[in-house]
Amino acid sequence: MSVRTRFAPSPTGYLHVGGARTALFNWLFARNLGGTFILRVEDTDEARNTDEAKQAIFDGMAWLGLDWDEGPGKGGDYGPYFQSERKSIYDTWFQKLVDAGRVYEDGGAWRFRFERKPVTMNDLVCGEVTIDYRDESNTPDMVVKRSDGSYVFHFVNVVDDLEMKITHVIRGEDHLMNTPKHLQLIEAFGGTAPQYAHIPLILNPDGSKMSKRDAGAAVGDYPRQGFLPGAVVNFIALLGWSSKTDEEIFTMDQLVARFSLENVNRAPARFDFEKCKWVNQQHLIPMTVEDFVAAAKPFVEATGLPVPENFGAVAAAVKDKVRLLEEVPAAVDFLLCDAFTYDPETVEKVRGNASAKELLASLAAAFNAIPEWSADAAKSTLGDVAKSAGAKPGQLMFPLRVALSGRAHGPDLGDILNLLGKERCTARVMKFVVILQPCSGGL
RNA sequence: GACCCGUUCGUCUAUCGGUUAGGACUCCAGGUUUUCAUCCUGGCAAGAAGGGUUCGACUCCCUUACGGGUCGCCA
Repeated sequence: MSVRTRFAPSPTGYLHVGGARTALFNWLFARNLGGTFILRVEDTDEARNTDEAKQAIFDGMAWLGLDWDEGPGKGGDYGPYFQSERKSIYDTWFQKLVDAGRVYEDGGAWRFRFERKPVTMNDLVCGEVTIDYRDESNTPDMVVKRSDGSYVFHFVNVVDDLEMKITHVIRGEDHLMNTPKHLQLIEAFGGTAPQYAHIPLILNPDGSKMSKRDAGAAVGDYPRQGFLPGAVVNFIALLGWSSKTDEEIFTMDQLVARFSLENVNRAPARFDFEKCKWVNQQHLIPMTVEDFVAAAKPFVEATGLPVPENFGAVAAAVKDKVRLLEEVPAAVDFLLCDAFTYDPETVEKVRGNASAKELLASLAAAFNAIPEWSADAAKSTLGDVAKSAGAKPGQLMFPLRVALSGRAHGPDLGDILNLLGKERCTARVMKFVVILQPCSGGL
């Protein structure tokens, strides 16, 4: 029997990382076993559903690379895949409950009568869990059909899982206590229950529940910050799942090959944004220069910085130095225009070097005299200037970096020299000599 | 409050009775790089607490504490 999993979001807000990870685990599980992954939109709450939210789910799934085999836009043998279009199916199943005498009217709504007995589930992650339904105070009979004739989540969710022949339900731990309700319904229908796997929730760094407003919660924010989809998938997979090895950077294909529910743990995980960024960098590094440049370009354009002919070379110079694509503009701005700022602390550091100003002054003159500019020529000139002053070349390289870029960190000095060219380098060194004047006050 | 799940470095985690409790992020130090970063090496840092069971417990059991979840005509 082939595996069938589903992701069943309700379009009432933006797709958040918790939901994305639920979708991911269902997707990985199905792909790992050659099964079928289904997307079903649970849009029964008309008051809260929005088209934007629906689109956010589709967009988010597409961005993450989680394609579905059956569902909206795809079709399938068990449609429709929007619950709002399945009313007649639900009516049929509801009638079974009526015929079996398992529902009774209460204030216009219909309640499902639970069997008063202990219900045990065998969760693939949580193990054997028993809830005692003899305790009615804790488990009142649930409404399955509202007084307005619409059906509630528990009912439609169970009916659809049965109708769609779902074999494995992988969902957030917040549904663990709902499972006995679902099991009771399935039993009343005479159906076969799918296997359940309840995965731990994702928490904020401070341990509180992550909700839509929290940093990092909305999947839609990730592209804008310059995360790669593969990196986000990789990181959220690590929240609650482990390969049981020392490796933690994986491509989609590797995750598919390694995923199993046995390696999902039960404790909730906190979201560590720092590590998420690091994972992103690990995915940025193996990119080709062409891909990186193409990915970085929109971020630079968005800031209004000029994007010259040699932008590819500029972006390539910072390829392995940024964690997010969003960092690229600030990392290359001094290569794209002359109006960049000098970091006061770094300038102060250079000022502390007594001979720096003099050496840079000589260097500016020497640069200007270079007949054929190249990074090598410039470096060799730098070596000569340093040597004639009795200094080591290394002592001049940091001041030169600051003169050219205004900061302590950045691309390789050779790249900077090449990218900037003779005129700009000379001019910037001269300007920086002036900035170094103790009384100039001009930063 | 009742019920359920959980608890290893600050964070993500490995360990399925016997380990100097391992790895990763972060941070710090040193090395490489004539510069920055990468990289390499090293360092800081953990079994919530108390009882059992056992020759031996992070691992099994109980209690307590703490955290999370659920108790809707929301999903």
